[in-house]
Amino acid sequence: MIEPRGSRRQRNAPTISDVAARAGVSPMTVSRVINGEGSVRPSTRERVEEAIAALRYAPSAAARMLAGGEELRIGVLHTSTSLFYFSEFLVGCLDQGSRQNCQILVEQCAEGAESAAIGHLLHGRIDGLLLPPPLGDAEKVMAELRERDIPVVAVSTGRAPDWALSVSIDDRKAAYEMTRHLAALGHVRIGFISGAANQSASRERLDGYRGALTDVGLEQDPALIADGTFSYRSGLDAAERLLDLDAAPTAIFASNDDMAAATVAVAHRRGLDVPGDLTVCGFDDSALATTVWPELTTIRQPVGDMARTAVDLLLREIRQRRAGNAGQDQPHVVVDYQLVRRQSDAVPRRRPRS
Amino acid sequence: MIEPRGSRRQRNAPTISDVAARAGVSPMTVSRVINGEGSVRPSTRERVEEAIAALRYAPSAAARMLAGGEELRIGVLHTSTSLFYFSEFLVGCLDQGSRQNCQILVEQCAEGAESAAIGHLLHGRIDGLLLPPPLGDAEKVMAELRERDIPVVAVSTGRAPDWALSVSIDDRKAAYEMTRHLAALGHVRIGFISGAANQSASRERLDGYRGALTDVGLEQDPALIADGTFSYRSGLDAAERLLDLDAAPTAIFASNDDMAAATVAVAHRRGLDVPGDLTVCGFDDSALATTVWPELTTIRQPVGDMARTAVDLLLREIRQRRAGNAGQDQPHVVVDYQLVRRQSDAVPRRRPRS
DNA sequence: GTGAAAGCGCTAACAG
DNA sequence: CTGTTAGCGCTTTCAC
Repeated sequence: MIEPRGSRRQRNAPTISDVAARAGVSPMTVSRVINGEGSVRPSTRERVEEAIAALRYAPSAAARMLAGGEELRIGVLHTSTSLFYFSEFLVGCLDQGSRQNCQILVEQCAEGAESAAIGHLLHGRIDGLLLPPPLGDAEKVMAELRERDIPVVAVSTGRAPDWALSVSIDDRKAAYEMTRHLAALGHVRIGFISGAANQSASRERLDGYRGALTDVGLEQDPALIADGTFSYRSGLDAAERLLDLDAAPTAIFASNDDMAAATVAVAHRRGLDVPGDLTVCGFDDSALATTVWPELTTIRQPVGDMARTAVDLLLREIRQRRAGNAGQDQPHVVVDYQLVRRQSDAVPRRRPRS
Repeated sequence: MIEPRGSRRQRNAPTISDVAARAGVSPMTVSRVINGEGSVRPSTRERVEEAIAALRYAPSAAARMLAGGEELRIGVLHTSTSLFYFSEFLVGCLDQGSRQNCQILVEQCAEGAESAAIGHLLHGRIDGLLLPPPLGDAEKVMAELRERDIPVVAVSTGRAPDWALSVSIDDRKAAYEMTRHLAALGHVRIGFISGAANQSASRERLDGYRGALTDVGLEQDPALIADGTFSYRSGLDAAERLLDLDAAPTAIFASNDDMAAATVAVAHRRGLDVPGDLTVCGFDDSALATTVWPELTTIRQPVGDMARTAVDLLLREIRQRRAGNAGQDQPHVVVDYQLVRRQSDAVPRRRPRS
């Protein structure tokens, strides 16, 4: 004689069966309604929806995954750099992840320890990987990933390899537009601080700057280009160099906000007013851009949206691979940037540095 | 005659049964090994672990949740402020969340729109809520949460209400220690920039500063205390005020890194060397502290660890409530801070501001 | 258009 | 210390 054991349910949340009972249909029908399948009579659907609302029913993600046989997990690998960028990125990933019912595993890695981190992530049964900068440009990392044949999307990388997916803005065009904006303001000597040499976006931005100068008919003075590495510290040095010039620029366009903020600091230290005596523009629109004073005119990368897009792209790829289909139609998506004007740019003084 | 249907498995990942078969035990034993239960003979455990390694087995989170009857979801509500802090916080939450097999829902909210955000979060079947600053001090938010009787942990709040849980450092003691450090260096006139009046941590830090001055036998000059709001902008103004004083301080202790960075900027603008002419210290050790130059001597809040602790605390509370038990033994946990010395503090000049 | 049965991978409860 | 059984909440497959 076997006594039926009691339910093991611990949560008091309503289940699909509760809804079914209340609506007077089978659980299967409820499932169909939830998933928006067409083959349900409108009147039935309505009854089910009423029941759902009344019970405040929400489907269990765990059960769906299990039953649906689709347990998606994607990894995010990042180095400690650019925390500003990363936070926005992460929020976007999570948001889209929960919407798409997929788990996000975050792995921080030190420089040089990427391989171990990748191993650790893969060990956690990752189905795909998201690479915020600067990892998408790290050749060793990319090579290893390619070897392992795992779907990867490189984000904010100027030039992603063909075999990988990518989401980015048009860095070249954005820098081009900013430079033209500066020229339109009346600036003739426009300084540029470049980014880290090992990131392809740096090159794109420099190209954009150069292209605009050419198109606008402004002189290309190599002295007006100072090398930076994207760090605040490097921005300090680069700005000093630029402002030490005999014919110093009246505007400086830095390849990111950190270096632009550093440029503002240097200008202030020299008693120059920003933007009165010197226009300073950045790139990225990170938290720093609105932290410093004056707030920076910069190029906004919609990092949160890019993250969401990256998640979607990756998920689609994973599903396609599972289904045995070929790759994506559009593996490289380019999203729109925005030039946002704040308080750090202005028309140049009539007699610069009088 | 019913033909048994084939397996519906879609993933090729190994399951607990695969491991069990390979190790020659039952799935239950494997489960015990995975969950670190003691009651398994060492030799058996070893065989199982070998099989796990060989198959590269990783348990399915979905199945565990479902079977364990525990589907935990916790929310993180945040405003747009202090992105620096938030990103570290979030990474900590996620990390612990995946370790504890619980989902994290992040909800951003504008000021004044907290109520809607809470509603949205609760609608997503949240079992508990994490509140990074400054939300833990927002009375309206806390009142609403209390009303709804949902487990809450306030993080980095100086003084959390009794009914809530909290994780924080001892802000008062940290500020006390920093101030004493400055005094020990030989500074006599130590300026202080306070934080936002509506955050309890601000008060704690001010108290710590005052207490140290008293204990060390230094004069309490109200003019040396400038009000700030934690923003960079407010730090700019406060620093100007402090340095305009006839008897200006030789050291300024700002209640957070943003304002300390602003102080450095003001000092530089006035031609003062940091730390040569002016010592500047911050609080938090956010990304900003190591972004600016010189890098800031500051109080390190282990935000990532605090987030992990907060997740654990919340989960424990949720489980206790479900089990119908009383609250936690230790609802308010205080974690250790650290005074980290970098390049922004030094012994005062013999003849200050000569 | 709707329902019944079976099973996703795991663990709680109970038995040995 | 280890195994058996049943069931978590949902969806797939097949039958009507």
